[in-house]
Amino acid sequence: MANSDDGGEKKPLERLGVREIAKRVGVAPMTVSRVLSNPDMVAPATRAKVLEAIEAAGFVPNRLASSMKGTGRMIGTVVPPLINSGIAEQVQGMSDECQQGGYSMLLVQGEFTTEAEEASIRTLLGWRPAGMILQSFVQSEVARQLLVSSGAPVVEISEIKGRHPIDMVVGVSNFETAYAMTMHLAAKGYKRIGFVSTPIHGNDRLQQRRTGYHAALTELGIKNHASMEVEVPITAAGGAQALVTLTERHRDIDAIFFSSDTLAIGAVQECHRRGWAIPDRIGIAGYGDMDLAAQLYPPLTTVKVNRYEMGRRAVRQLLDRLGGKQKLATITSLGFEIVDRESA
Amino acid sequence: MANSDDGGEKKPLERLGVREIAKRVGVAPMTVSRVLSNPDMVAPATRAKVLEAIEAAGFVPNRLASSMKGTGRMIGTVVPPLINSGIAEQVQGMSDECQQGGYSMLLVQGEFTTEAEEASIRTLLGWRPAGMILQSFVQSEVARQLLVSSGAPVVEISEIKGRHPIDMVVGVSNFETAYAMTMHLAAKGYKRIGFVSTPIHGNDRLQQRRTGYHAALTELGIKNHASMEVEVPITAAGGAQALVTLTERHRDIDAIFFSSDTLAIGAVQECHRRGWAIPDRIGIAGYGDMDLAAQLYPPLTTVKVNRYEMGRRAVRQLLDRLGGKQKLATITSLGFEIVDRESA
DNA sequence: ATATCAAATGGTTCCGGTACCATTTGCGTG
DNA sequence: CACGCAAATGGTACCGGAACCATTTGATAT
Repeated sequence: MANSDDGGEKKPLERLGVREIAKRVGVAPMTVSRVLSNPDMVAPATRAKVLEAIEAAGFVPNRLASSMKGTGRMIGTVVPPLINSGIAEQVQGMSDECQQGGYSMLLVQGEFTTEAEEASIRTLLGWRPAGMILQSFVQSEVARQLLVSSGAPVVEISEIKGRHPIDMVVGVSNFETAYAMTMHLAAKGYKRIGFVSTPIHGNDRLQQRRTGYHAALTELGIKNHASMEVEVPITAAGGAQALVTLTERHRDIDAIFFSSDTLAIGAVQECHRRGWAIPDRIGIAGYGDMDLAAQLYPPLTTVKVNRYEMGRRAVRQLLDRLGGKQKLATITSLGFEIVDRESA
Repeated sequence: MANSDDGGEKKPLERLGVREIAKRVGVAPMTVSRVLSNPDMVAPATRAKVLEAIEAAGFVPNRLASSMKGTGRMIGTVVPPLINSGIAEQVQGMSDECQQGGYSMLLVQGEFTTEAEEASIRTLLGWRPAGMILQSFVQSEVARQLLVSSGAPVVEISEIKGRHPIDMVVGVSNFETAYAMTMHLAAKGYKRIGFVSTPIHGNDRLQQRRTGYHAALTELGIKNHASMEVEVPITAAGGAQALVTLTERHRDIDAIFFSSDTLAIGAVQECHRRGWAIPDRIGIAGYGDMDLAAQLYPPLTTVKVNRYEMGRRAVRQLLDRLGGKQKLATITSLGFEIVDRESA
């Protein structure tokens, strides 16, 4: 019985395909393929035999081949560094939803330069993904062209009010969130509200947030002063620095709205170092509702955007389109929440 | 000139291949392929013409086809949820190194059950990656078999002392880190040191950390007491709870070693709520050196493991093997650092 | 019993880059 | 001038799942 092809022989994965399985069961390759993707088209008895052979052989269908025929189940995504903010949560949401939908996720890191952006898109397109999700996307014209001509559906996760989206968009209105927080602070009695953000230039989100802050002040009958605003690097140390700068400029500032929790947390630590009471000496508000915002002392008042949900929704949007459920280039605005804690 | 094939015509990406480019330039498909992967084998003049045509047509080579011929440049990875701890950093490191090496990264979320683990591995293998990186891997026998028979190199990121690795391993010795921190606390004068971790069962890392803590106590001539240890969920609230539990059990506890910064931070917040001075009333040490550990008040003494570097090294290991530079099943141990701040 | 039709299954070809081997070109040397 | 040799290039088959169409089977209707 040496070397007999007994139907259960283990071959290395490389030599195993639908043809081999088919031969062992005594059916056509096509039948095996159907068991994999349209099981209902195969008679239960046949299906059982095929599945058994697949199991016995340890056969793992080659998804590359499927993809080449346009039935691939991969979605590609370009995201900013995972280290900051809620990007990790968002990726988690995307990943979970992908997995639930039976898709795999190819992750490419995006940079903020035009060339890097183009390179990322090219890398993605090289794998002919069924769909793509782009985050913090600058939209160079070449990249744009490339994406459109690929014919694959695209979801951009970004500021809702961004210019001419490529296809679908999922995001929040940063204008509204910042407007709402500013009004919230005013409602709590603060009169002199500063604004701190990371560098705004070229960043839709931050522009919208500042605009929302301005709009709220104007509506409150408060004049905007550039000296009430600072830009610092996105670190806790930056937040601490901003607190110092603003309070030295204006001793009567009674609240500061930070465009990121990381900054706000840095500022809170700085207050501790100085022995300033929060919120009595100064009110602190953040943006993002990081895990730690709630555990901080005092707990941080902040804007909560559910990044995890944003990731999920982006993928859902894509899968709905791929499943034919949704034909239109939708724009989905997710809600947000002002989390009122004790820091302001 | 209507419908003329002028050599610069834009077709949808789906219809463009090496054959089409070859036709436009007037060379064989093989020559185009060579320009893409072995440019040196093609005469400079020919190469230039081909590149020009590629540029003009917006041709993006199909990597799926390359992969099918075994020359693919994709690495697959299974990682735990990105939301906790330093996983995000690690993924960042892997991603950066992949991109630098010209590889793409397929990201699959792993769960801790045997079935989910197997499913993740199957998903990965379906894409026939050139190599794989596995994190927090339980190693069910089936999954193991699957991986070995795939023939692709595998790097596990895990506790160094884990049982029978599949292939290569990158990680730190959790025993040594915990041992070192415990000795460090003792050297600072603490006599009664508690230990708090997330659930240990089935987790190599945490087991090793506890064992390291025990070894240090024994060496110090201190008897281990189970009542000096608690397990809590991996949240800041869990850390706060653990602090309460331990100090109620033993009023004379003077330091607690938390197996995660998240826990330690929760405990620090709890101390603030109770008005306990750190480190006078109690010393707090963490593990991980999260971004916030340094900004906390007081700054957190902790164990720093460079997760970003771990991710990079894992990929490097893989690419070295793929490039034929390294044939052996290496085990790489990364160093660590006791970051001595003010909380203990 | 025979026509009708749906369900089940088979045969073939294609997707696109590349390994393998064959062929051509160009140049230096005896 | 013929030969040898290397560089450059071409032709073809292949990886493996799936679309497409053809064919067979079995059950129901008339």
